[in-house]
Amino acid sequence: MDEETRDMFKERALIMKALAHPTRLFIVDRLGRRETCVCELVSMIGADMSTVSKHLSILKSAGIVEDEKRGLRVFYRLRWPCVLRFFDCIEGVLSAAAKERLKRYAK
Amino acid sequence: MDEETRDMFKERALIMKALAHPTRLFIVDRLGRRETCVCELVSMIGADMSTVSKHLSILKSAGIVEDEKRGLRVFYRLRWPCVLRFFDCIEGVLSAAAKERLKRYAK
DNA sequence: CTGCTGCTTGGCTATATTGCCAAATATATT
DNA sequence: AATATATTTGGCAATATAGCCAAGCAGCAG
Repeated sequence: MDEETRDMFKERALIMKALAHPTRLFIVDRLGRRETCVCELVSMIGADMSTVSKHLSILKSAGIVEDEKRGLRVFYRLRWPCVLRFFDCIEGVLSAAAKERLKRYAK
Repeated sequence: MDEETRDMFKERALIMKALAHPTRLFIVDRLGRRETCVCELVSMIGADMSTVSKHLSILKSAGIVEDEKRGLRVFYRLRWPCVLRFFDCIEGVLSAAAKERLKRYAK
């Protein structure tokens, strides 16, 4: 594998890493419905606001979300709704895993 | 967010985490073309075989790939080709990021 | 049985990620 | 100007991840 190819996969991995956390997946799912301010996300997630803010900044620097300040609040929006389609595929993987667990217990 | 929802996103994140590494994305890309033995992946990746094997076991326990032993070799296959479609979306995000970098330099 | 090949596992260190608190910043209100 | 609110940033300790080496295991050849 040459260096260019390596770099390409490293960049792709940065995007995937940004999505590879339960809280950030939740945020993406939420922002897929409508833009939301940090305060509202915090109350839904139940973590420290600083924690949520850092998750948002990870998503933002990956280019997945964008923000807009209006008054005191900062609203976040999903820039790439295509990431929502990941969920469908993932549900397939998960339901297959669940089926296999059932099979194993049946034995 | 209730515990059930939290667990759902935690499970989804496990799948995403399995994909959030350059080497594992490379493997998925490769397996999307044809099943491949560990030895061949090792020679393409250029890391220690034990390292590649561990990456494969992460993908396997996430349910993304499956393996089959034939003789001395173990062949890995992609179980969920839908993950390949992630790449298209990711390329969109990346090319937008590249465009923004260009804009910034032009200023 | 012995040795070889392909692969996996255990163990270890180096590095990265997470989440909280405290402090800093920005905008609105009084 | 002082205060309150919404958010971000710095710093730190706890935890998780990565990759190498060495050791173990399974299948085949002699």
